Amino acid sequence: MYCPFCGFQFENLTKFCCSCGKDISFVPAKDASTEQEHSRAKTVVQQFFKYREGKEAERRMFSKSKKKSMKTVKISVGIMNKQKTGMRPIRGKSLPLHVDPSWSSERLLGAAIKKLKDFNQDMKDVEYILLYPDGSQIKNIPGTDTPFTIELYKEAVGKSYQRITLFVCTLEDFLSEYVSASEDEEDDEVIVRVPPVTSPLSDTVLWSSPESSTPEPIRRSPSISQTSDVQVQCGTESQMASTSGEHTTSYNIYTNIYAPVVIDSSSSDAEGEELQKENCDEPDGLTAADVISNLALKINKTSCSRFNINRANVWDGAYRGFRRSSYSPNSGMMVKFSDDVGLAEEAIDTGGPTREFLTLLMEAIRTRRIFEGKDYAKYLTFHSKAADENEYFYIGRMIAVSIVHGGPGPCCLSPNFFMYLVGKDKTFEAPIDDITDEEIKKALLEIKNATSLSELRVISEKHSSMLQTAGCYRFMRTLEDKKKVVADYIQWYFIYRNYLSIQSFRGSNNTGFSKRPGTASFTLLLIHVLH
DNA sequence: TTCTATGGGATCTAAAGTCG
DNA sequence: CGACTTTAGATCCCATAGAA
Repeated sequence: MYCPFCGFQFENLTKFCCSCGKDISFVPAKDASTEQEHSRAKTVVQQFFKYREGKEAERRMFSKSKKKSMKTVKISVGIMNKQKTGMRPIRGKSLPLHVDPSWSSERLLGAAIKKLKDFNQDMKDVEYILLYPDGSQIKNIPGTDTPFTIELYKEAVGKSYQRITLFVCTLEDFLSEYVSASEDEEDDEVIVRVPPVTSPLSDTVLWSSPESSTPEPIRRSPSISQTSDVQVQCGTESQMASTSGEHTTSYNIYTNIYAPVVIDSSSSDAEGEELQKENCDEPDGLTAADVISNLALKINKTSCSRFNINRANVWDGAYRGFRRSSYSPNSGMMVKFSDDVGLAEEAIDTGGPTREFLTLLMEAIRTRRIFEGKDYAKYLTFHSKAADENEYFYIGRMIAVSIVHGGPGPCCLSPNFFMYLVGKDKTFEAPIDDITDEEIKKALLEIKNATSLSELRVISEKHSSMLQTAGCYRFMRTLEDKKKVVADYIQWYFIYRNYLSIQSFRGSNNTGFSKRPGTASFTLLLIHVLH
């Protein structure tokens, strides 16, 4: 005899199958008549199918009800505390937590604390805050102004719910971690993971003493219970943006944020007109204003890169700041100036010092060794020391950061060169006059001014080594060839000769800002700001 | 040594798409 | 419109690397 469920063969009829454990009391005895056996077997099969249908229906019912009622997912929550190396998870304290994907950070925090308190008797009865794995407080989706929900966070990090781990830590630990980071004056720049304090009414407020280096609103900002209160009182940039966002365009948000900036008094009027004109020409519908506002909105207000700048050597301080591995172009900037003897200026950066720093930095960049040429028609040139120190890359990055953070551009590059640099012009042209080497300039002028083919050939022969170096020495068939030779040489002189420098400079603009919408549009933006 | 994070494969489920 | 197929997402399990 066989079990109708699992097929296990058994000799003695029992009430339950010894293989699958199911009720088989309905299975007829072996010694029944053939006819009876046949009909009963039929019944058994019918019962089996009935049973299977019932199970199937049950399974479907379960799935449907699960879909409606069990709209929960499982994530992990752990505990962080302050250690020497910063905020670190406590090992062995992570617990799974069933949550609704639409929960906000406040609701999630409540559930996480309850779960952790249930399983950990040593949980203090104090105020906790919710943290991302990097130790920053959970309020918005990182890099955006979108309020946190588990669902959005899951999409942003691209992990499954099961792989998401969030942490709680005591408010005390979080604040002490921030204060110690702020007081760490050994390093010029630290990452501060709380919103920089800004006042909607003033650009610059007094820089408080080291003893009270944490401004009062920052102390309160991580408080969950006071979150909404803080938002009203502090009026951070992002909040300003979000509150005014309902009735303004993103560009208006940007201009509101950075309204006080004066890029270049001599060119700002013309720039505005050009900006408008160019906006209409933007082929993909995305204006430069949109691009810059999009980029500005991507700046992470919850983390700041701090720069200590000596006014006597702005370049040096900036260069060290941008070289740090911890520096991110997407972070906000907090600048603190000091004078020649190292005395700090008593001002907290809420925008004004940053813009002043960026203006001074752009002035410093104009005189760097990687540029050559006239004041407003400079070109990139190769400098081995600068290349060794990756100066091309960092200067490119500084320019991009300056523009996005509301500062000026260097306003010194040749228009032709810049159009080529940003990919607007595929071919490059420049006047011979821009060449700084007097001998080369003289030679090219001789070629250009040749009046006959024979004279051109003689001059070409005379400067053959120079032309061969640039790969444009050729046999002159007509007098018109002189234009081609001059153009080729200029292209080599400004572009191909400095190709690596240009690539490095360009590379900085491509990597400075992550997830930037449209490099082409960004280059258009650069054109606006630099000219 | 233990714990945690992560990658990859297998499996299941729901939603979307296709077809008669 | 219903049956069937395809696809994406979620989950489980195992192996592995790295941190504490």
